[in-house]
Amino acid sequence: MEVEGLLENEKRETHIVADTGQALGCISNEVSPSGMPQLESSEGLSQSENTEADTEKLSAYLEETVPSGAKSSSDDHVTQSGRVGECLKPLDGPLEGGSSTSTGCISSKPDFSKLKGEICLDNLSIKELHEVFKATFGRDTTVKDKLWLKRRIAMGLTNSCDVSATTFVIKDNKLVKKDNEDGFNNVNLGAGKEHLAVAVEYNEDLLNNLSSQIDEHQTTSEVRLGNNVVENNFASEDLAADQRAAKRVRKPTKRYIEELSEAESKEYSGRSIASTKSIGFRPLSSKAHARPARNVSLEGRTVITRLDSLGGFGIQVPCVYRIRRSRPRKNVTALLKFHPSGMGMTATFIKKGFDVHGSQMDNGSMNKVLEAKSTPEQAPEQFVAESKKETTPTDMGQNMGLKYVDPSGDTSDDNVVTVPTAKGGIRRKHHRAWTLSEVMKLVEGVSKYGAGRWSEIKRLAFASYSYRTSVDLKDKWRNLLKASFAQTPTDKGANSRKHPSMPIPASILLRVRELAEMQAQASLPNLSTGKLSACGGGSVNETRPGYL
DNA sequence: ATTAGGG
DNA sequence: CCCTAAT
Repeated sequence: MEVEGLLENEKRETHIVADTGQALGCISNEVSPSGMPQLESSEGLSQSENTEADTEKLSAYLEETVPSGAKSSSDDHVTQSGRVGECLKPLDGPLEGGSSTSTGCISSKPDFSKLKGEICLDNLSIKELHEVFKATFGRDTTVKDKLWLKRRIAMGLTNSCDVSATTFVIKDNKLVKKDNEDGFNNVNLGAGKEHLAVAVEYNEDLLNNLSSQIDEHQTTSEVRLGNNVVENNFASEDLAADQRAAKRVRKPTKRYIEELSEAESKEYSGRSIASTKSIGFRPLSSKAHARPARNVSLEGRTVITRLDSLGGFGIQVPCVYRIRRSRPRKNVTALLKFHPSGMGMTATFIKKGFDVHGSQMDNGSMNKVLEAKSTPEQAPEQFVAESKKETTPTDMGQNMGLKYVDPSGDTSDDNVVTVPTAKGGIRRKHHRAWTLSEVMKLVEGVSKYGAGRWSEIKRLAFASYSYRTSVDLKDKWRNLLKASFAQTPTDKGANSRKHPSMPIPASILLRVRELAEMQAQASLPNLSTGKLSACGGGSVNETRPGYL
């Protein structure tokens, strides 16, 4: 009963929500809590959802926001990215700092309780679900979606259980508060998270078929909130932390090590490639074992590239020392040139980069500095392009007609790894996750211009993305094809709970397969008659089967 | 410079 | 994603 009052309070008083945001360290509370009429993007969205779980209003709001967000000026992007930076920074701190406590909490018994919640709920009717809902959250719900109810209740329970160590216990599907005094903050946090996550999720359920547009938003919020929206949204922070750590310390691919050691061995002494290989292997595996204990505080990438750092085994793993065979690194001069003028304008981005990486930079790699400077180089161009382009009609109908703000547009430098080379060469290894919008653009481009005309596609459909070379497009397409064909036949087995990093956009995969088949069919006859049609010399389209 | 493929 | 061979 007390909980009831508490939740009610929490719902009405927005500043408490704001408090939650701070506690989470990620929810932006820059938007005015009350009005939020023309919010720029998902931040405001999250907030609104957090404040009121009024789904109807929400969906309407979404529909309005989407287009307005899409045509937002470059100015918008700037502020947005700035905010992201601020958002990321606090996230990192508390996460790692508090990991010890929360981890303990998690490991205690989340799985069990969640399981219990689901099992119980499965047998209930909608009506009963409603009751449970009311008992759980202290208010009625008009939602008739059974699945949603179950999810939400389950989440409520698990969330509460999340803080149960200090605040709640669960009895007979009801929440019972154990002690309030010192757990107050936790209560709010849990409740807030729950509302927010649920709101977002339900929203997603509702508008799911609005397709990628929404998905995009969903993903965005998800990222910003630290994965709150994921199915098992309890323990999300820790998961995120873990994943991040894992990502950070991910060792270079086996192949790279092999390759590199091979190269080096060739260079130094033409013999015993095999032995070098095996040597290169050993430390790696042992490192992998030793990792978990100590990795957290280290910046993996930087460390990995150093000779001495691999566990102090005395064995030198020749990670990177290798002469660059091609591409003399044209950028360097361009960088220097760009720096003075661009700095002022792009200071925000740089700042973000520095803030995030922060102290890690001090271990002296000049390369890192260079990189940080170099990054914004593409940023302004990007934005300008983005604001003025985007006239592509995309009458493909369905889901692709919508416009969107690409969240990755402002994610300028998240995953750049610099690999210093002995001879002063610097090699950057990018990894940018493909966003839904990018994938969609790619698909659309392929459908328009045909697979294979990557440069065309890049020029026309990917004008705004300065990264993503035509090769990238090709690769991505290849992967998409693989995915689209691999996924469909095995809907059961592959559906197993483990999709940590793959947000399968089913609709897109379908499109991909369609296109693939079309291309295949188009290209086969084309091959047989190819010479003829080529001789005919169609001036415009040539032999390409690119049309729909 | 672009593409296709392999890794 | 990177690298290369082939156009």
